[in-house]
Amino acid sequence: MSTAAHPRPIVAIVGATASGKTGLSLDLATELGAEIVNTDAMQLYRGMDVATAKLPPAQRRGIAHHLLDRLDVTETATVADFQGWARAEIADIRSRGKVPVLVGGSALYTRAILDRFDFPGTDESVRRELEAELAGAGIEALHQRLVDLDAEAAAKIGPDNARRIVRALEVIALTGRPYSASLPRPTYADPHSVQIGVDIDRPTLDARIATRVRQMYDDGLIEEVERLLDLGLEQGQTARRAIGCREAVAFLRGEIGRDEAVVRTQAATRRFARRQDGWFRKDPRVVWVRFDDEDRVRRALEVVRALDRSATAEQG
RNA sequence: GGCCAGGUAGCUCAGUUGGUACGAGCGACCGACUGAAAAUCGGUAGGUCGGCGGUUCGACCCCGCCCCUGGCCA
Repeated sequence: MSTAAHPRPIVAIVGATASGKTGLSLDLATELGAEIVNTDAMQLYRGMDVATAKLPPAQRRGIAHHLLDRLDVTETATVADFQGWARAEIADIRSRGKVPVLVGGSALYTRAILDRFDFPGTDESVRRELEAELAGAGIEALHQRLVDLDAEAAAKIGPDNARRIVRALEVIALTGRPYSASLPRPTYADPHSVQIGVDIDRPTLDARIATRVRQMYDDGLIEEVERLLDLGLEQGQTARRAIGCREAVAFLRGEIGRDEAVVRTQAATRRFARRQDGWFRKDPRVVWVRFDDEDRVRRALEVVRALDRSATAEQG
């Protein structure tokens, strides 16, 4: 089955935004001779650099970075597409005998890659119909339908979550089977995987977020968003929802002042960081390393090597 | 110095013609989460209603004085 004596591990660096994932990933990749795979939904977008704190090429230390700048701002990002791209990318990196290091803050994307995770299909016309119904008949009608078809999913999703009600009905229409509204227990698709979480306390994280956001505005976030608007940002479905873009657009429309835009972006980023943290915290497989631990790179390396050893032991 | 408006949850504000604050949005905290996930949705905790006195059976709402904020006039 496995041809290599030492199957290359898959390493994922997870954690909240601004926790220091990027720095750790570069150090770790240097030590491992690894290549980096982005797992951040918004960094997929070309031209969205300041807004996503994308690492400039000059700072990549010559390490290959994959899955950045893959979409135009008008295109819709989807987890299922991403799963396919990322898995192909990872297979390719490993086939060259190198270690893929996944870095990014999109928890669902990370899980879709690492875990056994199959998405039921999607269908444009079915979805369009549902969206139209939502706009016409209203959410109560759709929810009622879900109650009739799949009471369990309806109860779990709740009567006000239009997004997920639509998706549940779409899946039922497509598969003819009930929609599982619950996440499966996490299981690595490839057992030679590890997740290293960057652990940081909230006051420090909040301070870093405040600084980073201010810096983003100073670094030309507004101008970047102006450019993206010319490229059709508003016509897209996902890119426009990026934190920073929303606020910059509101500013450009004259709805809020610059200071207000900064404050709102900071608040939204903080909330986002909380949600990210929640995802990773509840995954017992994550090995945490303190953001300010002087030995964090060595500790992370140790985690990876322990996995290599156990893999070798399994074979011997 | 005078006049006007205002001081109610961390923030922005509703509100009771005197009878225990129905508060709301945002934030905070907790949680859900399978093709928009930096999305979407749920729950919880916060208030001696600017201060002191008075009227009243009873005041956050009435009266007086004081403090603070904003505006106008001198």
